[in-house]
Amino acid sequence: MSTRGQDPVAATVERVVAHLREHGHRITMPRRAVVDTLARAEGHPTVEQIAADVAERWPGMHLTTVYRTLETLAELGVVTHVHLAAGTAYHLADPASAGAGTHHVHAQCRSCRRVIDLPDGILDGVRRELAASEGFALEPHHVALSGLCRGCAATG
Amino acid sequence: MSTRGQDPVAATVERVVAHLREHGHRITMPRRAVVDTLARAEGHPTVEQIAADVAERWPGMHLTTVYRTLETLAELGVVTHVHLAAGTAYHLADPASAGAGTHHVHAQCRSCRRVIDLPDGILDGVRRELAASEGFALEPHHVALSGLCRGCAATG
DNA sequence: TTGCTGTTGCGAAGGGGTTGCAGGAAGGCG
DNA sequence: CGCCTTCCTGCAACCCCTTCGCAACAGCAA
Repeated sequence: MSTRGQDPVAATVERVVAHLREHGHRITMPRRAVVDTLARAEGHPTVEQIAADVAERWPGMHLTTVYRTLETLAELGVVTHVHLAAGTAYHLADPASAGAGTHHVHAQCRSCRRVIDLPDGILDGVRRELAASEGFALEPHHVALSGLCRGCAATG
Repeated sequence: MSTRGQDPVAATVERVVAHLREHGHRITMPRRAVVDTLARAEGHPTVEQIAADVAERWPGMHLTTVYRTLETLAELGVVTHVHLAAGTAYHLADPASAGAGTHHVHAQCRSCRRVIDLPDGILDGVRRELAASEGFALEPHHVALSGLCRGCAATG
């Protein structure tokens, strides 16, 4: 609660807002709301979860608006998405990489649906192998790997 | 066209039919139709493609039936599916593995949507690594990897 | 051949996401 | 400061894919 570094969420929102403005987009409350929610979010919320979260603080905001806002933010590279076995999850792009595309790799538990982040280089070996043998340019961050997390593997 | 090895498609259909019968399921024309289509299919058709293909030879077959048939075949382990970035693809399980679960790994080109098969062990290293570091039990065959195939990587 | 029971076809409903349109607000400009 | 243009939002209808309920049909065993 000191002066510097105060409220990282607000700082993130301002950063994104500035980015929007620079690219000729208008700053509206719904957009702030979505960015704010993403900045606060832990993990990788789906559109549905984002909308629910937004609705708690800014009631009346329409689901359509969430979709369109995410689309706009994605075009700017501010937001990244991952395809899960069911649905798509969104999260703010790594601030440091600001458009450089330093995403991380994701894995999703098919039982509890939780998403975990993996070190970025974990698929490097496979990527090289695929490039050499198949000429396939793997994009490791676009789709989540599937499996069972520690907890679910133990229980189930 | 000799006596032995004649029409591998028919042979596959008969094998699956026998499997169905063994498990107390009835042999119907729609089921033969779906299996036949899958046996003929190159690649990894979606429900839509399967239905279209079936409709050409057995007009009047309802889409619902395709879904239900695939579901039945999947329960028997005769059919496997992969989640793609958009949609789900079905294919006959590896005959040799007949229920043993020896699936292969898939990768999908995000540009041309083609699916390519990869050697089963290509993710073994990653699987071991994830198991050790995260306790995550990777299931390599359940979701397709994403990237660009040789052709699209060159063109685009 | 007869009868039981699993399957099919159909219509309708459900869920998720997208699109078109008219009103409303952001922000540039006078 | 206030107007005006343009973009954005809210709403509702729509579309696509999948599943469900029900009545009729057809395997297959006896």
